[in-house]
Amino acid sequence: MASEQHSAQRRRQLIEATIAVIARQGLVGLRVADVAAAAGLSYGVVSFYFKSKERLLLATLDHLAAEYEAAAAEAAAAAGPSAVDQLAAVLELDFSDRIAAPEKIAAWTAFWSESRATPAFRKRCVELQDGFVALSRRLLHDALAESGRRADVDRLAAGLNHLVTGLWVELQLRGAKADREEAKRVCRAYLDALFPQAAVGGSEPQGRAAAE
Amino acid sequence: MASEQHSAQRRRQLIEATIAVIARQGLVGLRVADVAAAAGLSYGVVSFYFKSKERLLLATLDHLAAEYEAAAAEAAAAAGPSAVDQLAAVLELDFSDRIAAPEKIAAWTAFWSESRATPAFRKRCVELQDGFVALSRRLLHDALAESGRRADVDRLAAGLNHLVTGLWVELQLRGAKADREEAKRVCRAYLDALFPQAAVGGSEPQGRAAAE
Amino acid sequence: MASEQHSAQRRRQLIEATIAVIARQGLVGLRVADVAAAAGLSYGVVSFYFKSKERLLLATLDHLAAEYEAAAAEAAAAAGPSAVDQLAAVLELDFSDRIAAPEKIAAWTAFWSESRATPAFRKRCVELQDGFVALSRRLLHDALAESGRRADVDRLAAGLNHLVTGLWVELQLRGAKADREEAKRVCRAYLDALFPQAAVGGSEPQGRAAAE
Amino acid sequence: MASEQHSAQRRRQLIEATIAVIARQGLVGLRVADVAAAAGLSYGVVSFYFKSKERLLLATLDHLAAEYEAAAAEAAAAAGPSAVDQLAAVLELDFSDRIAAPEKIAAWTAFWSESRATPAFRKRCVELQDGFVALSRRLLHDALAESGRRADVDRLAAGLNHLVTGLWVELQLRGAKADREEAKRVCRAYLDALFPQAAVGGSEPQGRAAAE
DNA sequence: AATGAATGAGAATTCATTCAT
DNA sequence: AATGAATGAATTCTCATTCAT
Repeated sequence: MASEQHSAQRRRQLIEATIAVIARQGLVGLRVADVAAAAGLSYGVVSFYFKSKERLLLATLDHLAAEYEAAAAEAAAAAGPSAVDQLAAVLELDFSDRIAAPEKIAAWTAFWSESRATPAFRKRCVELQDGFVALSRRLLHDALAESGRRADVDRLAAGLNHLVTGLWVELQLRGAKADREEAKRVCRAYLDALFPQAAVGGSEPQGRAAAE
Repeated sequence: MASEQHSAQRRRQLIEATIAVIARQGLVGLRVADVAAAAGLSYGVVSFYFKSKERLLLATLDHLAAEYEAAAAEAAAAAGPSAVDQLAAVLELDFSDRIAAPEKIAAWTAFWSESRATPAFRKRCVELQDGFVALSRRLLHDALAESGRRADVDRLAAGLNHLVTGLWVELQLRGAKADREEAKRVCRAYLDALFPQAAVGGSEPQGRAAAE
Repeated sequence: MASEQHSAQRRRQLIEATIAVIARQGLVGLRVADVAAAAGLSYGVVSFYFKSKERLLLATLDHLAAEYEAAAAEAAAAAGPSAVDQLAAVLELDFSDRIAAPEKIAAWTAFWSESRATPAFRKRCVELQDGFVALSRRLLHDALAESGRRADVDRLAAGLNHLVTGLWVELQLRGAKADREEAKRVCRAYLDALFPQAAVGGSEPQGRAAAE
Repeated sequence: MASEQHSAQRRRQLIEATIAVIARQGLVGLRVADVAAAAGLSYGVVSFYFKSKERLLLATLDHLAAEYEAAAAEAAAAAGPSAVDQLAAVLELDFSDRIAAPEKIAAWTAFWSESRATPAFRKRCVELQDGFVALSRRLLHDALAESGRRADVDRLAAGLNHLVTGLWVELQLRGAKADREEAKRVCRAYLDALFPQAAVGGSEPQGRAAAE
């Protein structure tokens, strides 16, 4: 039915507005009225589609997580059979316009910070993390096998994940000043240290490159 | 004067209560009344000492940042002349009981997430970051010189910082106390990849060690 | 649109309640909750329509001033061409049920007394005063011309205005409703002294008539 | 005992500070802490000497009223036997630096406006009014007798009193811009209209004199 | 489905009063 | 006598939720 599409469209509109408002006002400063205004919708729609503020936030987190999961699976699949290439593709995604837009990063950090107080937030965040860690562990394991090296795969995979997380926090803190290209280079420097012979991510000239 | 000490003591009491309440309820759920109750003080003291909730939070952030700065300088100084040792000492600190207590990490992630909405938060967070990056850049530079290696120091230093940040987010999400040891190992794996010949942080047996 | 009318109606309801509460509790004792209760409305409507207590008070003052200005213009126009008659009509208005109701006088004295502390109050009070002085100056000038007398018009006009103001303070202090007739007589005695031959306001028997 | 003098001195200090704070912040905005600060005294003294805010205000009103009564009696006595002279002396007093200082006028208007809500205020204000009306009625009666005229003494006396009151409100509204000398002239114009042959208050050139 | 006015519980803030020193 | 920290009731303001249209 058309109304189902319409409903999904309204929900997405409100979720995007929620992300935008979190970015602008913080989760502390988020008010339902602002979300409605940012979505260009009337006050009552929010409770109509989401029943309560809490559920709106949960739906927002779930939307972000599902989006990431789908995009990562797709990026890996599209990168071909090489584990190194797939690793590079996921990193590319992690700092892409679509996934690492400033508003989305702001929303992520907000959900992380409220995770202790809101078990439902924590659950979804941990779930995503777990999937991501499993993916990068597998890719890293295969990539090391490809390059014939032995290493502490689990910790290097964890390290890679947390490096990305830390870079997102950095992007959150620096705002427009920090750039996502530099973030990718930091990740590549990490991987280059592991795979000295094989340039990961390719497009970057090797050796010293001016920082910042 | 004794009353000045007393005042400082009260302020510290309230700041510690603020951190505890953020950890328990999140910054979104923090109410001044809870802070007062957690500190075992009456409602009015909060506005008496901090005038407003906003200033209480700012003072809390500043307290955390100043504490970190002092502790890092002290840890580096106490570690002797070797840059590698100093690097190890700072990492030890980064995941110590004192600095990386779950409550404090909860507070840090909260401040990061509100940084876009509250410029004063951002300012202090960036300030701290800058100092930390400068320190680890210097140490990493010296450490690489000691070990006779060349590398992209700036990015590796940035990587180390962001890795720590990411691990803090991980600690926030997972919560368990035991994780801090594993977090140190992840950092050491990162450094080991850079300084293969010199075991950094020493106490850990090299090679495979099952994670989790 | 009907809702605009409805909104205007709600605002008027709240303004009238404000005046009633000032009369009963003083401006010092005025609480927003009392205003809402007096209007038979819920607490939230007040901030809904006026945003803050301060603006509610400002709107109240403005309502009173605008009401006076309109009534005075109307009264003068209705009194015919004679300046003496117009003067009498305005004085009649100044002590009429509509304009000089005890609640309104209470509100006026409250606004006067807060004028130093609240520039917006002062501004509107002075504005009204200026208009009233200009009107009575003109009427008095014409009236004296009609009766062929010369006098210090400006000061007599100022005196007439301030006499009215002082009588309002008297009404505020004494409170009884009946006093308003006596107040008119005091004004007429003032005018009679200026226009001995032409009884101003007419209805009162001339000569000694002990009040009280 | 010296301490009694000291106590009276402290009370006076606080009362004067109260008047100053009313003038600056209005009665609505008066806080005990500000009074203490304005008096250069500590917070606790206020409750020490006056027990409560309410009593402080009452004492302030009583102080002003007593001061006026004493000054009026003294001024009349000093003016010699002529009723017209005494009338002039009292008017002079009514706009003198000592009695009609802007701060004191601000306090008076505040007390008038709160009179309906605070019976103790009303009582003292009415008491003072009554005394003043009685005095001016007597003086006006005698003055008319001296000048051989007949008139509606009670209403003219009431008018004179209310004229003064209205002029005080005017001084309150205009602040520094309105001047007390002009106020005296307005009163004299009023009296001149009553006693055309005898210049009252003397020092002013008769006839047209530019206002403002 | 959509609107947005109305409600009122909740939280921050203010400030008179108290009281230990 | 004097101080000023501490208290907590009272008040304003905010805003999620409800509901009549």
